[in-house]
Amino acid sequence: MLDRDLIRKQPDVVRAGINRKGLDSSIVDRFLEVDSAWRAAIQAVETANAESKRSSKRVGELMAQGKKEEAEAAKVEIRAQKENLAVSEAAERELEAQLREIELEVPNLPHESVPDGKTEDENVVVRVVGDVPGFDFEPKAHWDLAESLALLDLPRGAKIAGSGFPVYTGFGARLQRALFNFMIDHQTLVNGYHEVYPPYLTNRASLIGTGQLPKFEDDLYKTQDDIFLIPTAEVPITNLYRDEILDAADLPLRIAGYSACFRREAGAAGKDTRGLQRLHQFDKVEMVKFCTAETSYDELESLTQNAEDILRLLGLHYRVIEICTGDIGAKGSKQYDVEVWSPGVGKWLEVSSCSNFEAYQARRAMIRYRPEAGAKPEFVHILNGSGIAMPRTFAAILETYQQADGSVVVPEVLRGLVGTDVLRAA
RNA sequence: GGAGUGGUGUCCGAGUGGUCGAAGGAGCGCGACUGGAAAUCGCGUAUCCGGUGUUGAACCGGAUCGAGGGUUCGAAUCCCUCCUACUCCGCCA
Repeated sequence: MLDRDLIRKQPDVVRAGINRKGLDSSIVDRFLEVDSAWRAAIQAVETANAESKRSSKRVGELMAQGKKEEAEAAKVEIRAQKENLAVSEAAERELEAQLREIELEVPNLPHESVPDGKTEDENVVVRVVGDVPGFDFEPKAHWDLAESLALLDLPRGAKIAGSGFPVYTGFGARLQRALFNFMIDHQTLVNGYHEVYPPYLTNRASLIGTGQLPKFEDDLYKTQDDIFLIPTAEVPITNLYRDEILDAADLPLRIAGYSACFRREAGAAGKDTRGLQRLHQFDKVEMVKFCTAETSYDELESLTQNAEDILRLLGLHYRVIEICTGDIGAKGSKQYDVEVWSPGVGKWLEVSSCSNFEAYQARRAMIRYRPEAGAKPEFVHILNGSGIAMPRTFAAILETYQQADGSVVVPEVLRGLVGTDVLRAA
């Protein structure tokens, strides 16, 4: 959601930003049209309402003075006023609902530093880090390694739940558990995030707050109680402070949490579905920051570094991509993706997406802070990033640390938690 | 899941249809008293939306007593639905 005043006063700026993202800016004109109608309507309602309130007060006075007949006459008059009021109220409500609907769909504007581009092909590689893993044999894909080492049971996952619901078994389950312990410990104990463990289902208001709704309902798993399985812990964590005014002294707030994530992604089947590349259920540590406008771009840089830490410490080869305007999506102002190199699959796999939403989510979720006592509350800037997504990291570990005999060396930082140095076939 | 009780301003707490944005208290701010402080006394202390206007002074209008709907000329107060907290019972991990 953008500042209404910005759209009213500088519609060209808004249009230009939306156009840079390659999205349809005609929504600005729809907004302006409905907005001016709504403002006229609310004026009419408030004037009529003030009038009938005054009249009602008079009834009270007349009754108190015992002038019953005059009071009755006034009542009749008020009834007529009320009928008119009801009509203009209905019109106003309808316009307000329309305005809200449009407002929720107006995309966020890209930050000026975001590179222009139409598709992901124009994303910019910011840095490539770590050694390219070299092999004197043909590296295998993680699905083959996981099968021979009995780390995953994908067929049984498909049987009990469906395709895209992996079962981790034995040392696979243990490696998974080691990974998320390592990640959450690093982000909280080393990088100073406050740890939370969130609910896995949230209500509509929360999903509107972070921007998944109303647009992407088809991508979510929904329950009969109108609450939804979370697609990311971004939703519960960001909404922790929905409708709240934060203390300026507490900013920036940095929060991290581990959760399972559920993505229906209707229509996404068919591409990159092999192994652990694209799943309906996966695990992830998520980092969320609430800060002021002054620091949010610095916070984005450190957020990305925090995500990178995990890959660096695991000794994996990765790169950081700056997402171009055409690929950034509706919500973000600026976004970096972190991709790990998967030598067996021969691809870069996205394991983190770090975004600054500026005040876009804060406006939707009404999350503000008071710059100083007595001052008007301002919207915070909100950022989030994965720190990091588990399955693709799991895949990259197997593929990067595989040996000619099919065994996999456990990265040093995980050995204590996994309980072995090398994963071998039984 | 069943039965019951509650949800009021920063906090505590009164208020069962009429001038209530809401008594009283605490806290906080300003002032008086004091050498200074405490105590005491006086005054002031919500948020949001729209408009005029300024550029973030002021003024006008509106909304807000968990949320939404209803009854009524008029609702914090009556009715309905929902959310939520607590107590008891049942069930479960």
